[in-house]
Amino acid sequence: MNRRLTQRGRERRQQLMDYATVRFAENGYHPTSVAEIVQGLGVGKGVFYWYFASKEELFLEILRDAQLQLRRRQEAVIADEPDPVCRIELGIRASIAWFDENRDVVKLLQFASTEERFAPVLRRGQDVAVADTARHVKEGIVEGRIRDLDPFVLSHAVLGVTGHLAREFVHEQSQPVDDVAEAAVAFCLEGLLGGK
Amino acid sequence: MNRRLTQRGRERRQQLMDYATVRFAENGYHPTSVAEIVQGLGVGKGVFYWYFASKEELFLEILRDAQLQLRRRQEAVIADEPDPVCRIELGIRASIAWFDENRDVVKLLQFASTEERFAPVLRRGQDVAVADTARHVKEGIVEGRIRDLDPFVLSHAVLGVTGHLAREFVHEQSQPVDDVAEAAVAFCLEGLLGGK
DNA sequence: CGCGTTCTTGACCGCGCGGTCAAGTGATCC
DNA sequence: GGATCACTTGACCGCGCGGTCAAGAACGCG
Repeated sequence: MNRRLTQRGRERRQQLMDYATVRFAENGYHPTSVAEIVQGLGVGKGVFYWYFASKEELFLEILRDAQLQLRRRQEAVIADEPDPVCRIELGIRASIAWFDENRDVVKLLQFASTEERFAPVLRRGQDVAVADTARHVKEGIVEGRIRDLDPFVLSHAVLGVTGHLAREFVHEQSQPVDDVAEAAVAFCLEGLLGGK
Repeated sequence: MNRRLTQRGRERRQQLMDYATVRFAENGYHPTSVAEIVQGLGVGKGVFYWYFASKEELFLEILRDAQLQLRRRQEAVIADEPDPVCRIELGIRASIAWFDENRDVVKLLQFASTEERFAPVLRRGQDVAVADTARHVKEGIVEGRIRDLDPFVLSHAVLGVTGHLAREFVHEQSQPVDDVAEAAVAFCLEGLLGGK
């Protein structure tokens, strides 16, 4: 489905992706039909299949897009911070901010990880994110500032805390993003017992 | 669907739930048809609708069952441990062990949380689990052994770490349960920086 | 304007879904 | 034996799905 698109075309395509994201998040991927999507946009069914080869491909496109965005966001924030521990902290904050601004997409990512068909796409993205974090963790360990445990385990732990707290307190309970980010950072850095 | 069931009937019912769990986990809830389930068991379609009012109700039944099991498991392990921090630790270990033994169900719980229709059932279960952990956390705070942060936030953080590490290292990477549990406990108690 | 390309329409297709039900089978109890 | 109840069968139903396509509209460029 590599069509040459005009500006107008690119906008339609984006419109489809945006609207589908909302419906998928609200209703679930499978229960949302292609007919529903095009009707919601007030266009014919052919429009959908002009821009996407299938419903599945549209979904994959949404997933790829989302992961790219998140990654860019993190890189931008972290770029000129030399201290590894601060990098980790900034990464956590950036992630939670992005989760806040992209609730629908977060839901889709979560769903995708439960279907064999979509999981592989996610894995690549997650592996990259983990490898990134792990790099900073390693530096921190070398500097003797982070506990000498497996960097990948620690990275995943950070990821787990961040994702779960964002979903629970930002999405479900609508608490202030900054407070949640603060709590996530506090827990990741010093756990239940740590700190003075 | 409150039928009076004989022993034979109860076994069939369980058989349906078990097999459906496997198929749902492997294939996804929506993509798995009722026809597929009954064919896999070599029985007629009527059998399914004798025991369950609908595909959705079967799924809800599976979810309820799973949550009940997990809760029982945790309670059994924790019952006669007086120390709150040890209780938290035992809870983490019990959860990871259960996640290990019930991979399929874990997948279903994760999927369920992404569908508006199933999420409510999960929330109740999760709220109970969190409230439980929060009780121990509060005790720990009172004793001055746990940092004075919001107990619910801390509980959710523990939940997030536990779930994520179990999925990643036990389910995906098939690492030894005990090692993963050890890492989860280490991270939850002392975070990235903590330790001596 | 004319012509090629990009985009849009919506009726249509075949399929497989969730769910139904009349008919039948097999235990169990009196 | 026969009545009752628990269970099983599988053909069947209507529907709405993902996807197709012949036809045409709108755009853009010379």
